[in-house]
Amino acid sequence: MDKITKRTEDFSQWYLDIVQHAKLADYSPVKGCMVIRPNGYAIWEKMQKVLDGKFKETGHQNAYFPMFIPESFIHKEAEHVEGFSPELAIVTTAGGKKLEEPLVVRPTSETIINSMFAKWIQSYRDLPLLINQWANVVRWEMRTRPFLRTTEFLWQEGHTCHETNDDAEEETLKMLEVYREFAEHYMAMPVLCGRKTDSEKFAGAVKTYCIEALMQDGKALQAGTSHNLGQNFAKAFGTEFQTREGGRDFAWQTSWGVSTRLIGGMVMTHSDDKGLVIPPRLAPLHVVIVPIYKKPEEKDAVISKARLLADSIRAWPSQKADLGGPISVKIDLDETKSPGWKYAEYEVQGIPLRLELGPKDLAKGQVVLARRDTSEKNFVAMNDAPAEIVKLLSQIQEGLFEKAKRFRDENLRIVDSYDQFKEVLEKHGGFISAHWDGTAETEQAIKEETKATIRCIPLDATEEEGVCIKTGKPSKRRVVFARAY
RNA sequence: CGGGGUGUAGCGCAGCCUGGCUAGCGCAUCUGCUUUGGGAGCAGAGGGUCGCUGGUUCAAAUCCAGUCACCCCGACCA
Repeated sequence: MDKITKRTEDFSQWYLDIVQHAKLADYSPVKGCMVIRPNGYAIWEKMQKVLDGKFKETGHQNAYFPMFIPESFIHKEAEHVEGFSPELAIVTTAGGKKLEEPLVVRPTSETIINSMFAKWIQSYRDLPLLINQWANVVRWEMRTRPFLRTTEFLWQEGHTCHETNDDAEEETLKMLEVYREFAEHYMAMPVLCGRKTDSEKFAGAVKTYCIEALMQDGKALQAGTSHNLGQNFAKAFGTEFQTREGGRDFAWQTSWGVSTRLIGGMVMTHSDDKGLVIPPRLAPLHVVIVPIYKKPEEKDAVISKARLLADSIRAWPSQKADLGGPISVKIDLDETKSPGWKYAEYEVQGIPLRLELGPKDLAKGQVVLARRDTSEKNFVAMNDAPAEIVKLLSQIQEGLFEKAKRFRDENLRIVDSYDQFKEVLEKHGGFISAHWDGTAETEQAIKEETKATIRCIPLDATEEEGVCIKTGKPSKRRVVFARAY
């Protein structure tokens, strides 16, 4: 197997190497699209399971809407059509005939979902309507990168309708919090929660909130968004209801989504020069047992012991580690590969723990537990192995978050002049907290000159008098800038 | 669309500048034996329209022209 490019040499190539070597994804025959391989998809399934549970807990139901949207639907909301038109894939012929109306392959589903919501909602009694959809979407981007930006990607999109603006705003923030908790607790990826500026918000939204993560190369990654749509789509599609007072009003709506981009975020947050590192709570496989033996009698003893160990590990209560189920264990019985080969392979694939079991260990009544994150080897008594594994998985999860958090905090710099801003951007990258005069013109000018964009106006930003780093005009709070993916 | 790069075995590449004899190497695959605690060793085997088209030449993977594809960097991307 070829070497993985060093992180510090070429971060972009390193990322692509990890994706390839850990067998997460492959390039597809269609340019810009991506084949998600079993290793990558298993991680997505874990993410889906956790998120879907959270959505259900918060009262949402899953549904499914068509991937083809009549072109006219896209045109009903002015900002929406303007935002998405350049990246639409459109089907004009089907069944050997030219279609009467072209079909857009959904870039997002607000329009087609509203066409149905308008039928489903008659009264305030039908509200709130809380729907989620797991789907694929297509956006014809010029430049793609596995997981981070692909022509077709998998995501979930929540779409809700409410009686009042306050209800919609509450939902928008509630789902942002679901995303924050998912990112930090499960992905061990610290995020900033904030609001997008008008020029960065979703096409058709009134307000867009987001979680922003920081990658190891100092670039930001928008990891999830939650939009308060106001009544924009409801008005465009006639999603109207009779109010408690007997009047009529348009539904107040939200939409929110996270995608397979999260997998890219996970890779760029935790992985190292040896390969992928998966946080235990997202790992499809937690422990791999590598049996070691020479003679046949050793083999029998080692393997039968390994099986017993695997059973006891699976049966061990693991609630404390919050893995979303039992500990997942695999014994690698492949006899065509040497133990050393297996060590390296599972490190590339990011399996959190490796359990080595050989004749020496049997003699001593111990096992060797090797951590993927720190490479540390722990020699523990065989009977203590299951409990020790739960403990180590928790420590790994915690350790990954702490490490990422430290990196993020060290790379969130407060800056008060434009010169300093540019210097920090060149030297370190990272998040930069600075004053901005609140105008789209200034934002645009900074972007053109430095490639840095306003990632968000943090939700916890405190009122603070200051002056815009670019124009010197007054500013009431700091915003966070960064170069971004 | 601009800049850079690459097309040679399943994968990764050398060879090209300076044309030449049977197109080579590593990994992987297959066979056999020895191995197995950090990507095993030895011996053998199979696998090729040298991206495509045309040109120059006694002779082209190599030189020339054209063409196609892919990759990377930018532009784009709420």
